Amino acid sequence: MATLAFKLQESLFLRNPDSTELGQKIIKNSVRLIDKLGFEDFTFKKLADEIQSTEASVYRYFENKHRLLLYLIDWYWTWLEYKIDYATNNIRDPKEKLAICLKLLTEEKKQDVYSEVMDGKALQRIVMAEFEKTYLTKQVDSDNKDGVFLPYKAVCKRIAEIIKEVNPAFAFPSTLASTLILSINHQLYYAEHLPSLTDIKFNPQKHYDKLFEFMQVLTFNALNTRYHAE
Amino acid sequence: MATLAFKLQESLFLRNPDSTELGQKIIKNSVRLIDKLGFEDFTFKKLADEIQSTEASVYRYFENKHRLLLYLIDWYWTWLEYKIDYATNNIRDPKEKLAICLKLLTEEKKQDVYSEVMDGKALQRIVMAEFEKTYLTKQVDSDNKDGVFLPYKAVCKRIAEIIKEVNPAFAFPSTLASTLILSINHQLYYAEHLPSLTDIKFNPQKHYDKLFEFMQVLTFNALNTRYHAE
DNA sequence: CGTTTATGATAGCATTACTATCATATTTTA
DNA sequence: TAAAATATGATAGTAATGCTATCATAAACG
Repeated sequence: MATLAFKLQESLFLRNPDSTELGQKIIKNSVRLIDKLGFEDFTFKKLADEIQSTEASVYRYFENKHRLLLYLIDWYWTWLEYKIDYATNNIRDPKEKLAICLKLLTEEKKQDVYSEVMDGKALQRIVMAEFEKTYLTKQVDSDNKDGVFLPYKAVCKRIAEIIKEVNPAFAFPSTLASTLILSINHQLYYAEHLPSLTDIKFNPQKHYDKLFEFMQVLTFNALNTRYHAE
Repeated sequence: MATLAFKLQESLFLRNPDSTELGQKIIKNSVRLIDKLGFEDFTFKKLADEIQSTEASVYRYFENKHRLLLYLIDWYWTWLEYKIDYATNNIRDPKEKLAICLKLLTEEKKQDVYSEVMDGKALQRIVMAEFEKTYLTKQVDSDNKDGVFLPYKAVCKRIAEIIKEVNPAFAFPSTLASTLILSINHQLYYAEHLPSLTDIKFNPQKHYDKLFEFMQVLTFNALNTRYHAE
């Protein structure tokens, strides 16, 4: 078993979906269904029907659909942190590290080797459209105590640390990091659905690069420096 | 009647809440209740009980709770645009205009003269916690056709235009404007609930100013310029 | 080989998100 | 001022949602 590749917080689930076939079907198909229906219209009933199982069986894995969404979102940020670690591992120049982070954050995600179960592109769309719904709730404080936001915080922290390396005098490394990630998650959604809110034109061939360009300008200007790859 | 002060899109409601006593009670108490319960747990039944009316009566004003939330959010952005217009009206220096916008966006909202019905502080909290839920849905395109996002777009456009005045060569005025607003709406929520995501400490005496400071740094650096009020 | 464990099948229940109908009170207007 | 239009309340009903509980059975495990 264990084809989901990352070990996530125990508090996210009742039974580890990574450990069984049904669990993996739940994950794989919840990604498909949430991407298709949106989180509001997604239900355990619909998911159960889709995988020829029952509502009761799904409830044995996740307390509710909110926790299931958190599982997917946490998977995404854990994956991203892994990619950042891997790609910046032996880079010394902090500016280059920061540029690599921005690249990884803004680029189109692919079906990765890390998991046969997870559809990277669909997961990226889910993060764009649903991530903020995980913490903009009245249970945010109790969820936070359960540690369900740790993977996202880890990515922010990692980027904030690189920002500090680039400019130790900068007073807002974490604020800048979370602002960048937030904006990255929204701009392409705007490009597609609310185009007047952004200068980035919807164009899957080019918009990832445009987004990267904006983030570089914003970041390196905020830090009173430049970065140009050779 | 007409104590809600702003005329909003007809498409938002079935019956104009501004035109009747019950309508105004609906608005006033939905602000209170959504602020208290969060949008997910808010229902027309609970609202109706609160104002000693019936579910059916509330449904005569709004198609569903999503449209009611849009009404509140649109009210907020219309209010903000009005304040921006008023405050930048006879300012010539575009940098100063931009700084004024950032101030208005980041400052604590007060109970305004513009309406006896609307609680400005509660509304600001609702915008922080619920605004993104209005457009991160599968109906975003049809909602957008109904014009329900126009007030928000107007604020973005207005700020983007001032950005263009400050630096006509800047390639991302709208992207910057929407990024700023997005971040402004989130940072104080982070300060309160997910403090590791920001350098701004939760402190209602100071955090509005800290937020303003960050936004100024980010904005004027992005535009390769500075601004210092005299 | 017996026992734990996972799943399925089914039932049930309170709440949500509406829609519909009818009575009555109030306002408008002819 | 009477008739008509409109607003609200009262009540009922319905499909879907978000669960919880129970029991049977099949598979895995020791």
